[in-house]
Amino acid sequence: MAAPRRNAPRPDVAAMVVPLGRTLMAAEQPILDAHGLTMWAYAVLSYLDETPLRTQAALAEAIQADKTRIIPVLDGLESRGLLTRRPDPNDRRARLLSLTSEGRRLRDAAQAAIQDGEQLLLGRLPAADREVFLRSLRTLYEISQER
Amino acid sequence: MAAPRRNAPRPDVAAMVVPLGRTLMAAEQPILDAHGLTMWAYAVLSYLDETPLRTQAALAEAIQADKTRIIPVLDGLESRGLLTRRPDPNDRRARLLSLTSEGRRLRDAAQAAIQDGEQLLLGRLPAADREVFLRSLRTLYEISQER
DNA sequence: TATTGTTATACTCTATAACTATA
DNA sequence: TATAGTTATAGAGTATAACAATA
Repeated sequence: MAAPRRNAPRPDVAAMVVPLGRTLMAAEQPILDAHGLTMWAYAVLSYLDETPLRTQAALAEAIQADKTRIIPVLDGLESRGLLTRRPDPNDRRARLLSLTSEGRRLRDAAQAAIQDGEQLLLGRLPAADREVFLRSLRTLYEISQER
Repeated sequence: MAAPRRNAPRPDVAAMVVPLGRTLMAAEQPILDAHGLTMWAYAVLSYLDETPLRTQAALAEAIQADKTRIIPVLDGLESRGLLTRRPDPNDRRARLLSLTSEGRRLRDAAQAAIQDGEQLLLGRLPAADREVFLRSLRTLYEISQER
């Protein structure tokens, strides 16, 4: 991670990806604030869609959060009517999670604003490179999330 | 950040970059351990080269660390003979930092191992895409570090 | 006895503020 | 008085372990 050494032959990929990620997150922050969402709340809304998810543990794993960490997040989102949390009738230990239509609307609005912001950065790349970059990034991201 | 929603049109760039960065850092960890380096220590070694840097504050800013945070890191590296820290004769408040040859050797060894590891991931991309990806990443990284 | 969700607690990491030494 | 470096402390964020409910 961190800045590559001056005159280095090539910086480590991690040393470019991690700071870039930090910058992107910092740019997201005011947008999330404007929508009344924390980063973790946005991560939850971004992962859920109208299909109910069977357990909170599965959600936590999917967004790479500790299961205990998302509980206050879910509490907040539920109390604002952005998602519902109800016991699974077939296994009352588990909680079925689903977004409300209002939750979906908020997520879509936040995501649109965030992607608009990202476009400012991506727009600095030539169109052809941008395509390849996004496709490659998606590939590497998916590989990195395997397991 | 975090995992993109299932069936999302396109995931946010941040939602791919941040988890990818996390995975890369996790992959680096055992390599750093094997070289007796923490992440911050590696960041310091990676940034410094034989040219002395005029202040610790400049180093901290360059690697995006708080100036107070790197002090124990510098203490450790100095006591191991990997860098030297001497008062600037022209302004004895400042400390001139420079890598020792041993520090440079350790940094080079760690960097080679890390880049070998990264190559495993990058190798999954077609060669042409890989070139464009690395070039674009570097561009975006540099833009993101401006200011 | 194992699993889901929850709560309480401890730990790590990071930043803030106060101090020293130089200028 | 301002700046570089340092130290001590407080705060945020995170994980660990113990608990209640259900299977």
